[in-house]
Amino acid sequence: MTNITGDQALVKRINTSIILDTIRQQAPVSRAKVSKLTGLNKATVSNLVQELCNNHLVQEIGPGQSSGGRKPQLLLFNGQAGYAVGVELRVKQMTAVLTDLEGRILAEDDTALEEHDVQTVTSLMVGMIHGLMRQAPPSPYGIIGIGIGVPGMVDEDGTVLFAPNLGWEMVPLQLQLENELGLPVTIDNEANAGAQGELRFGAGQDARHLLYISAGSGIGSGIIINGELYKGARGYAGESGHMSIEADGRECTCGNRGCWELYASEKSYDNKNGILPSKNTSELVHHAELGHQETIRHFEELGRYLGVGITNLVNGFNPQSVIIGGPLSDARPWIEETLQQVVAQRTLPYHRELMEIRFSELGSRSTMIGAAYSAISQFLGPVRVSMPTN
Amino acid sequence: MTNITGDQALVKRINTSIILDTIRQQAPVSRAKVSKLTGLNKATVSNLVQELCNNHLVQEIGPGQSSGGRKPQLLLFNGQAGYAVGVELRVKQMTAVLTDLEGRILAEDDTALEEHDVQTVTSLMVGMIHGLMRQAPPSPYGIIGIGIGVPGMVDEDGTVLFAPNLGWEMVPLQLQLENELGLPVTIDNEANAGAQGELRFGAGQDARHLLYISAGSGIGSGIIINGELYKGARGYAGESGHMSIEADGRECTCGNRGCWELYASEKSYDNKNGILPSKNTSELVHHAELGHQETIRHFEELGRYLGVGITNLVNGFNPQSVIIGGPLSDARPWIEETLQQVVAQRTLPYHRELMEIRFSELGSRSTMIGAAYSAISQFLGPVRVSMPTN
DNA sequence: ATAACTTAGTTTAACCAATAGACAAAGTAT
DNA sequence: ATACTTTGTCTATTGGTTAAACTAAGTTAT
Repeated sequence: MTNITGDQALVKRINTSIILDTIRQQAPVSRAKVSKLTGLNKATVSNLVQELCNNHLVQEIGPGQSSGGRKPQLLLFNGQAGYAVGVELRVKQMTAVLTDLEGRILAEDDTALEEHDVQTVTSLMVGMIHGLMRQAPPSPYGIIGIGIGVPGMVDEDGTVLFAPNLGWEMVPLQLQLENELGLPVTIDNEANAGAQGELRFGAGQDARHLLYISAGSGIGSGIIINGELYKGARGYAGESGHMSIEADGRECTCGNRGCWELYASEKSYDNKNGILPSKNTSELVHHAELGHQETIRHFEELGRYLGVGITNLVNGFNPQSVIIGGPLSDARPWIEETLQQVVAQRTLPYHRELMEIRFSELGSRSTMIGAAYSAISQFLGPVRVSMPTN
Repeated sequence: MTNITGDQALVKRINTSIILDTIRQQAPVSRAKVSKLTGLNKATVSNLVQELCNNHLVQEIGPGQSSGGRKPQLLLFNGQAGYAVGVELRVKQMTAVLTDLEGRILAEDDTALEEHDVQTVTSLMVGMIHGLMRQAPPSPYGIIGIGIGVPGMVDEDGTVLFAPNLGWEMVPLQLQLENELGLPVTIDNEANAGAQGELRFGAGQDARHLLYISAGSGIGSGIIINGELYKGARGYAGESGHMSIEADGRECTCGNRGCWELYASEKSYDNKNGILPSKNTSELVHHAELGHQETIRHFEELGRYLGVGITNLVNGFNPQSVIIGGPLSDARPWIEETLQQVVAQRTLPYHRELMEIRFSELGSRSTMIGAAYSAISQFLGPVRVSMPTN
């Protein structure tokens, strides 16, 4: 219960954060306009912008158009003040990006994964990270941190509690990587990182409450509430794939029955032995492109089940938008129609208003970019003040 | 995007709020201990406590035990500085309480409802409120506000958008009552108010992330995240009763199929024509007490379905505790065992750890008390500062 | 071209909340 | 009686925001 107390340093952090956010979102923008947008005094803005410039986080790029008086000096957020590395650990592959502070990708790398023992994976990972770090241009802050997205549950300390597809249990990944790299490391669940990626740099940039559905070998969800990732009491929120949509349906390995991901993820391929020509989504997409009827029918059914689960989440959460990502989003042409139909039919009318279902804009990169953003976010240190109205 | 900016007034509000919360929770407590608990300087605590005393929100109740030095002057939150009225509007009944600022009930009133037209209901409500207001003892602030819990969806402006069981649509209840009463009025969904009641004064007082399930004629849920009610993008979050647990199950009036509340609320009685001796929960409870086998079997099945839905919510939300309230909680002796069994079997193991399922402590009063708390909360004006770590 | 007006950004002095540290008050332990 | 503890207040200082005056640099009307 150690609350943050108020003092002048906190005030300064809050206002600096507000100003930096405003410049990031409205750039290019003048001090005067920042003052009007934020309600902060012109002098306050001038002083804090001065400091941000000294810290290389903001740059003046010269005068803009006059609107009947002195020309404004335009400000930009300096996305090149430092760089971050974002990694996505998948079952058969590991991918990573080098990004600037605005999430722009400068370099990319990937490698196949055959073994999953912790030692092999982490040393491979450290190698990739070092490789990307070397490609970062010179900058005031250099590499500011590393973010990792993993297919499993992660607790607050960055320990991977359980990642069934990797066979991992209780792996203190953050601690280990921080020791080896000497840099701040953040570990996130794959869907949570993806949600962050789409929220900040993809399809969800205007949403306060957002649901990201990552459909692949299972289904995970990332829940954004009030512009921030909701992690739950112990960090395990978002295991929506194990929501039962058939109370007495098939048994799932998790102990539940009729889990959503048995019907609406790649796990659904397992029941179609002999009917489907493959158990691999990209191969199936290829078959669908060639007009293979059974495959197309299966994707449509999968879209219907996706819609059933999304309806449940929308009715409970009332998000502003739902973003669908993960490998299965490649099958969009065949799943989208039934999905949208089911949601339109089944969702409560008031929830449907102003709610949008979109597909990922960052595609297969959303998790990496979101992981990088976790590191960036920690570096920039956001502060928010809320005055609940209830 | 009008953010709250930082200045000294904000600092003072934050610290005052922290101190008042500390006194409320730890009372009786000395200034010195508040200083230690909060990390605030002794002088700061002294000054702000002085102001709180002047505002009648805190009282000094004399010296406590010495622990080897000067005796501490003990402080109490003055729950009698003002009073609030909380109302629960049900389909066949309206109930209301007069509470002090600590949620203690001073007076209670209820009346049967036969008609549901807005005029009749509001004038009846205003009458009840006035009756309770007259019973409030003299106090520095008098009646500080009114809270109402209604069985339907409410938007941010306190307009009841849709309350099917009352036949209401787009009723600007808050506006209307504020005009008639000349006092601040807050309107909340019944389950949301219940969640607040249990969180502040009932079974959920130590939880940051909490799920309140109100099971009665339907199922509603109240979602508490970070100690605050989550209302969703437009205020409609928590319609969990319309989560499908049978993808191709019975049609629901909402447009969905297999909705949870068809199986786990009083709506389940409708499919048991001729088997159940009644369609009224309190009568059925009576039959069960007398050993009526069909009724007992039905409650057990209902408990099982409650467990199925709760499992879904727990897997997605990872709350610290789940609290079950509403009329159906009267059937606890027959539903609890199957419910707990199902949840224990089906929930993901990590979610289950440290998670508790409890029944309402405030019983049929949780909504009223929670509604009153909404008014109290607005009066005391909480402020929270968060520094997300992601 | 010149005066009047606008807009951008800085400087100045005032204000005010938190803080450290000294201090007063009131107890206990030896 | 003396030394020590703990509680709470007082005082001077620090450091942030702010309003208002001011400087800088443009546009518009006559």
